[in-house]
Amino acid sequence: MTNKPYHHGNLRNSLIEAGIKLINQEGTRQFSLRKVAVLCGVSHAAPYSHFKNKEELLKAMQDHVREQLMELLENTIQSCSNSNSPYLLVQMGKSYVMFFIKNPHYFPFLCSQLCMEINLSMDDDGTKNFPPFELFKTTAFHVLREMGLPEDKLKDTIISMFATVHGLASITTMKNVHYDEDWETKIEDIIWNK
Amino acid sequence: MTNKPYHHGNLRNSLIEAGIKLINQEGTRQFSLRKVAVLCGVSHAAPYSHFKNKEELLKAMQDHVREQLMELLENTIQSCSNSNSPYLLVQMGKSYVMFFIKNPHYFPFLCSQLCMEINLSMDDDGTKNFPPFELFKTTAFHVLREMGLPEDKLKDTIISMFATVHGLASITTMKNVHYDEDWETKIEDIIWNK
DNA sequence: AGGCTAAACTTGACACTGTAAAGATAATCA
DNA sequence: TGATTATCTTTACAGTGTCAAGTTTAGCCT
Repeated sequence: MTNKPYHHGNLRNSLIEAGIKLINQEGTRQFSLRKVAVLCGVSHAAPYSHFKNKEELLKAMQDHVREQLMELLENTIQSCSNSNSPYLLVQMGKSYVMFFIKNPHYFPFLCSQLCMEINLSMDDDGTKNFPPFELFKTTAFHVLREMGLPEDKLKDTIISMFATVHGLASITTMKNVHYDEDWETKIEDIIWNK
Repeated sequence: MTNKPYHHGNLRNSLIEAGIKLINQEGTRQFSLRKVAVLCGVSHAAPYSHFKNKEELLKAMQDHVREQLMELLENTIQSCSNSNSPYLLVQMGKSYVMFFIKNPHYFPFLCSQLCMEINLSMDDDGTKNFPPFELFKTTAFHVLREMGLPEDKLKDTIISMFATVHGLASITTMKNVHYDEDWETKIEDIIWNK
């Protein structure tokens, strides 16, 4: 019927989107290059015109998802009236956790120890760092200083706060967890509890 | 030379041990049934005499590693003089994190969202639960009550504490993290910071 | 002791994976 | 227009999980 053109036209982006959709539906484990190719109506080797290998496509997909998360966190900062209040940090934490609760497969996909790089050393050297953590770190530095937290406690406090939020995301995206309660406020309580 | 007997004799356990060694050296991604079979000097289909499929072997391996972690946590409880002190919880947290720092590949392997079941609902129903969390929960309930923490804050506090420790394990087992500092005491500080 | 049964293992096959090489098509640019 | 080059297809191969059928042997029963 529809005479498919030989050239797809927008294959690179299509592969990224189809790949993410696949992760969302079947999880990281079920992901395969050939499935994604089929989803895009293209031969199994076509992806190699746009990505060096499977790993490179996965990285591009992670970039895309990570950017969504970054947008969410930046919006959270924007829409917070008082940018010096500790309330902002709680809101960022809530956004972070809710992002993964809404798409549980994103967590192991985006935060797999294999590829994730995180820099806890607080010095702002040029070391590559997980952007959401970098953003949280910068914001928290500002907020906590304004609150009058002693300088020598800043670093540990920030790591501790991020660990709590990140761990909460890890735990709430597991198998047996059910979201029958009002998680939005629940998460807020748990983070405040610090 | 050495005429291998047709029957391995202890294949089930050998597969589990060889599998764990493989995870430790090459990571979860590189794990394969056939590699483990070769490591045990046995044909590629031999594992199917002892495990229904790959997934079942992985589960048995996880059981084994999880038991190691449980032993460590139980020892930590035993060797703590004052079993009512919040210091005990910090020590448990430290043991938890150090366990994974010493074997980074264990974290994604043992805590992969795919198979891990965790029950945050605090009610002691018969629901399957991640044993290390169950142990931490029980201990923390006791300790925090003794400390006089109000009853309605117990649940959130325990989840928050475990999230911090678990998140810290997640973060410290990532790619770019270097352990040039004295992590043993560092981790202690971060947990105390709560 | 001798033989039967069932467990433990091997062999061979199949479908599915990632990836490389070589060829086909079509868009772009001189 | 014609050549170049990016994009896609086809074919091929090694590695994977899994199953079915055959082989070996341990252990039990009479």
